[in-house]
Amino acid sequence: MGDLAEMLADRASVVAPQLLGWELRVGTRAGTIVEVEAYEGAADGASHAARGPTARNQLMFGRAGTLYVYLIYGMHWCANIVCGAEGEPGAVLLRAIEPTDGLAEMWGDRPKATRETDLTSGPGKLCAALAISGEHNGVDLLSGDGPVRLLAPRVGLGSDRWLNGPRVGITKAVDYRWRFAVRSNSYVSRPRP
DNA sequence: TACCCGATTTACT
DNA sequence: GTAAATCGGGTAT
Repeated sequence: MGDLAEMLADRASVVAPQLLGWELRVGTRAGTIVEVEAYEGAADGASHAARGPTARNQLMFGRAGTLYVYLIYGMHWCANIVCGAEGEPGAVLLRAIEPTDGLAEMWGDRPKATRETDLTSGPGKLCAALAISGEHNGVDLLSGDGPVRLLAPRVGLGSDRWLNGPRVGITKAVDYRWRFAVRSNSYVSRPRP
């Protein structure tokens, strides 16, 4: 899918809103991406890559289209899509999807969820619902036949269909409004931007 | 080798 | 609204 590779070649803050509306699929489970956040390089203090490459964040410096999965707070997995030019760190954190397929399996891995809108409305929830974990770190999304796949929307999301606001849970570079979410979508995590 | 703390979720007051 | 759960990476001894 050359289209995807071309889209991911840009910097994270430009790629992020373009990922809204794409389908994220893991086996029989899938959903539409409705919320993301962009993380870039040295100028972005909130980014894992802000202080240069390390064993953990090295994927952010690598080839666009790679999945970067890390553990947060010792218990939740978060999934990012690496983007930007090789050597230029950048990634888009997947914060929420609207589930479309494999709902029963998602409920099985999200036993504490009480409503369908709680199933995937957060970066950790989304990974649990799709059964994404550290074993998926480094997966290639461009090949099209890996365990995690991205499928283009039939028609792209117009700029009037999404909102942006400050990123969640960070203490540095709080002035960047690099959280992007589909407007009026109830599967977006709270607080709504 | 130690210590600190985070791109979160959930339970409980 | 607030705090606990839980652990590996990053920075400092």
